[in-house]
Amino acid sequence: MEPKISEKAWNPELEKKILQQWEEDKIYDFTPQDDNYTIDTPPPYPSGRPWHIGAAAHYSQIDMIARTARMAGKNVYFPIGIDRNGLPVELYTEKKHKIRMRETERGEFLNLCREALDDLEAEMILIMKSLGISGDFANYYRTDSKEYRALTQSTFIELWKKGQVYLANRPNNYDWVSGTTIADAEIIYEDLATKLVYMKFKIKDTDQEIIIASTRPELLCACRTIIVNPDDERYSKYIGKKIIVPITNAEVELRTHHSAQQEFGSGAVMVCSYGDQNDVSLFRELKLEEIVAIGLDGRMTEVAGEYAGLKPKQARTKIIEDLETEGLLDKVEDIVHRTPVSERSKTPIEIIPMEEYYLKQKEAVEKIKKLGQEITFHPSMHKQILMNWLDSINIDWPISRRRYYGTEIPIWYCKKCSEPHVPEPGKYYRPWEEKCPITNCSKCDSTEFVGEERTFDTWMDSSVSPLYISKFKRDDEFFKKVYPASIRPQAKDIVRTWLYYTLLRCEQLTGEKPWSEAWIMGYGLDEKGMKMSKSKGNAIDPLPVIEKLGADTFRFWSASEINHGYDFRCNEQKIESTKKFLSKLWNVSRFLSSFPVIESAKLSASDEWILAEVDKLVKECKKGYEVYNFFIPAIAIREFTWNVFAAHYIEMVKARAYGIDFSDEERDGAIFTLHKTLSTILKLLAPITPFITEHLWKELYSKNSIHKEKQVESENIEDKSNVTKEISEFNSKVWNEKKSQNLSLKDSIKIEIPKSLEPFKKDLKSMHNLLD
RNA sequence: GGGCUCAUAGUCCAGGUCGGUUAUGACGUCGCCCUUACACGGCGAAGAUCCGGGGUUCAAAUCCCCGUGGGCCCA
Repeated sequence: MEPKISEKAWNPELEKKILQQWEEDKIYDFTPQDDNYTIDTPPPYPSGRPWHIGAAAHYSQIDMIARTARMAGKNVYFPIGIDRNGLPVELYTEKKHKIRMRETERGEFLNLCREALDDLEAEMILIMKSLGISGDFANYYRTDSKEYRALTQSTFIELWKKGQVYLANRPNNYDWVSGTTIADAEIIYEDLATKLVYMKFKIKDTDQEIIIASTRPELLCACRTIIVNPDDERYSKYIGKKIIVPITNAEVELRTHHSAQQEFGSGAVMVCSYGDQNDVSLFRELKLEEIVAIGLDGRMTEVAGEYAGLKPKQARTKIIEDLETEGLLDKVEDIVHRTPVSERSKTPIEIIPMEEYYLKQKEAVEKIKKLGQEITFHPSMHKQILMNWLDSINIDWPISRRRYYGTEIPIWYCKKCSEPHVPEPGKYYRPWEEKCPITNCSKCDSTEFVGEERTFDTWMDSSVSPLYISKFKRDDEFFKKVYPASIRPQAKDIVRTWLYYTLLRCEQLTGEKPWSEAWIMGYGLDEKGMKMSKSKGNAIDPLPVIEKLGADTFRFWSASEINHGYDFRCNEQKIESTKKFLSKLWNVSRFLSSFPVIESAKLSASDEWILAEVDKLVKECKKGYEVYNFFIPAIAIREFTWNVFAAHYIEMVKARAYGIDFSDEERDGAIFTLHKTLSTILKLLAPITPFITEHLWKELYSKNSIHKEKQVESENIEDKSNVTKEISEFNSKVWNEKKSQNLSLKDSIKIEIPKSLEPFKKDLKSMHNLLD
């Protein structure tokens, strides 16, 4: 009997053909019905956000969600998008062409960015496709398309009209390298080496002095007060006294405030506009008048006197020298300081008062909390990330950015009276180069306007993804059918940004939650357990791995190694060793391909036993698939296929299946059961390894795709795992006995079969060549 | 400083809700074996004071408390 499958091992090259077939047959096409399963797929950012092996694993798993849902009988809408707005591509373009954004004509710069994105996007699509992602590539969207940006702008205009947007001059986080304001969510903290400078401040009309330690001596010119802790007895005699600021000789008052820590430095703290967030709140609380010491160019302003024009770091060095010369320097310590830096440019941020647009969010916190409670999180523990973030929100969301490659803020200002005007929603506007669509100023009737030059924070775009994919305001019928979406899969690190902002915006615009489930994945870590990222240089490129080992191997690794929601370590060798399981599956199938597929048969005890084990496996897999945790089915299927089905059952029934010394009826029972078991394994595995299961399915069972099949349901067969244990113990006993007697496995031996295994006697005898 | 989370063989990981055999499986290592699906295999072996300390209990990897260390997030 020749096996129908002749090749000895799974060849990943076959994946390309299968992919092509899927595309030709359009098997993943979506037509909206009354009930749909919509996935709010994260649109990856080409180049900027890390697109490494962890991300590839992430998208593989998102695809498993889609396939699981499809096999559960759902009508799955799995859109694919590419996120193309934002700073990373601007930095990339500046570097690639050795140009500066602000010194390049805006239109030209945007074109260069677009070209760069096109290249990077092509590679990204290639990776996603070769991973076997079953998304809607034919209609993939871009967040910088006219349609998408028109949506971002329309939603802004709507919120503007509702009074949710306002302009305010506030201390802002400013990234002077990128030349833009950034949101709190875009700040990360890094331990940086710096100098803690102890300075001598004279007390007015006395010859006494106090020591004040600061990491920002260059802000002396912006110092407005000195605070000490009310419990700090060292300074109680100076409270209310005037203190002379060194270098500037300005006079400030010494007062008490609980935020001054007695242990830090000398216990006395200078409050300047603005050294850190604490300064900001103190200025507000004590109603101090701010002094702008650092300008938008990241350099000291004229208030810094002779230090004007220097960068803060240069000014700091010079001031330390000058303090020393004038004998006002006590000492300098080298310390490591937790410094807020821009997540994108990695430079320490400055806090500078600027006029920016804000979207109201503070008053929405309670509503969003409630909405969050209604959403099922997988795993549930990650809901806490959202709740913690909601608790820490204390300012509105600054949404304007002084950048080019983003969605333009659709506002024109009257040249005469500066009144802002927003156009009608529905179109994509570019105020920096287009004429104002409004003819007369509503306030002064003037006809001349000037366009806003700023763009939106990219989360303004990303946060409407559920609205874009559901064709909000573009196709009402479609929208009604697919919104709210079913699930938002995403990574853990952007819960406080993407997930939160989406909740906020969709609630503001639709009054509804954007999805009913959120599926949160952990980070890809390197072999040492550190978070993988491009900037750290520890990222592994997924493409060579996939090309070498095939997508299924990679996907099975991702399912079997990543317990859902937890961080996972990536190791190339580990991925490679996963391939063995696919080989095993292949060879089991190859063996079975020697036998015809039988519709029904009379079953023997062994057959009933393995089918009970199969049923147990079906139940176990269902447990995992129900919560989209692929770790559970992957481990269970591997364990069953390898260590139960192949190791024991197949060995037991091999002779029977060949019909050697067995009746036709007995033979058919074995063949039927072998195929029933394998076809079940293939279906259970289909969402995880779609290629090999498709290939084997078509070779053995059907002309039609396995991905059109419904998932196997449990038949509620009684658990027989105690039999499994006895069988494997008996088999081990025989193997060990033969070994100790130096017998070959095919040699005959005399070993008593235990009473409990009596029903399996004939199979066991033929398996081990047992003598009576 | 606060929060989330983790700690089990050389490596990765299961078990933990609901305490109870000999602590699961994989990778790796070492031995033996070509046995008509598979040497990308089979069989077997070695390898774990379940992070430390205390408590509850007849019984703790599991529950409680206190530490220590890692990762991530926030201030």
